[in-house]
Amino acid sequence: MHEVSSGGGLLRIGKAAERAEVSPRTLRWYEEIGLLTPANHSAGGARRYTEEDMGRIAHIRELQSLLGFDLGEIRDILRGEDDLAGLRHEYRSGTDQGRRREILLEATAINDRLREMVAGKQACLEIMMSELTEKSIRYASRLRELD
Amino acid sequence: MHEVSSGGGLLRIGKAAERAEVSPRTLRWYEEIGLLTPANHSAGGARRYTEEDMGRIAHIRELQSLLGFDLGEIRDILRGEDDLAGLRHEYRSGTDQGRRREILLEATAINDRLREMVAGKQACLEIMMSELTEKSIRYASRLRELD
DNA sequence: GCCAAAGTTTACGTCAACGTAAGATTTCTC
DNA sequence: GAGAAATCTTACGTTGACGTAAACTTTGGC
Repeated sequence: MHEVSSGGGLLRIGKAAERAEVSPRTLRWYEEIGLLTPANHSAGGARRYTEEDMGRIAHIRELQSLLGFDLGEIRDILRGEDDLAGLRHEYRSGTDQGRRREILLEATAINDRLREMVAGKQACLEIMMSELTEKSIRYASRLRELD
Repeated sequence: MHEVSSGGGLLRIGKAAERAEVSPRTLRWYEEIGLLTPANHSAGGARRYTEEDMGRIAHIRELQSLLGFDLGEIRDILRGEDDLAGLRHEYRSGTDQGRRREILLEATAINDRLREMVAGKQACLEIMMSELTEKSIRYASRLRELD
């Protein structure tokens, strides 16, 4: 029961950490603070990570390094997405239209919040980039003047 | 001597911190680790921040929050830029053309490194954004289907 | 010249995000 | 089935970036 056997494609913590370029300790830490509970455990209690888990790790890393969220904020974001997954299930099992609309609207709201954050970062980076480019142009023209 | 008097437009640490939206402790910390030495001190030893200092603080904050550098990396980056400022002085005092070219090339190199980092972040953010947008479109079309 | 407000140094406290060490278990290989 | 390698839990250590408290000095307005 419960796919425990000889790890059908599942990764043990060592390989999972290696592939995600983090330490095993980091994965245990994510679990401890409720960020990532590996879907599977061996009979003896060893963690087994699915491909979905690996995607989640990548997602966490992205939110952390690209957007600068701390792990608490990331937990909240993922909770939102997890709730959505639950709702998605409810959605599929064909509830009434009103409920479906509700679910979709909430999903859209969560998505929009993230998009705004990304857009904000992008705007800042564009300003920064244009300043750097301006400098670069000045340097280049100075160099041309030297001939 | 040395513009110490009644603070000609210079900011004391409280106002400087307020304007930069950081704490006084943070400014002292920056000084302690060699990130920002205020250009001026009062006779009694109080820090006075110039407008240039304020710009530097903003720059530090940008590198920290936008690009995710830690203060050690930022110190190195600023050191590079400071060296450049020195070179700029040497540049202005009219050395030979070969030296000028050297200086400009180094400036360009430093600038390019930063631009690459910013471009890297931008690329990642664009991917992220397109994923989010894709999701958003799916949600929207689902919503339309409900009518 | 006085006094409250702001600043100074020195030093210990804190919080997140892990690192690291120890000792007991499990798993894999042969 | 035996031993090495990987994992487990538990728990204390570390690092960066400040926060905070204490005791003392400067500064600026009256």
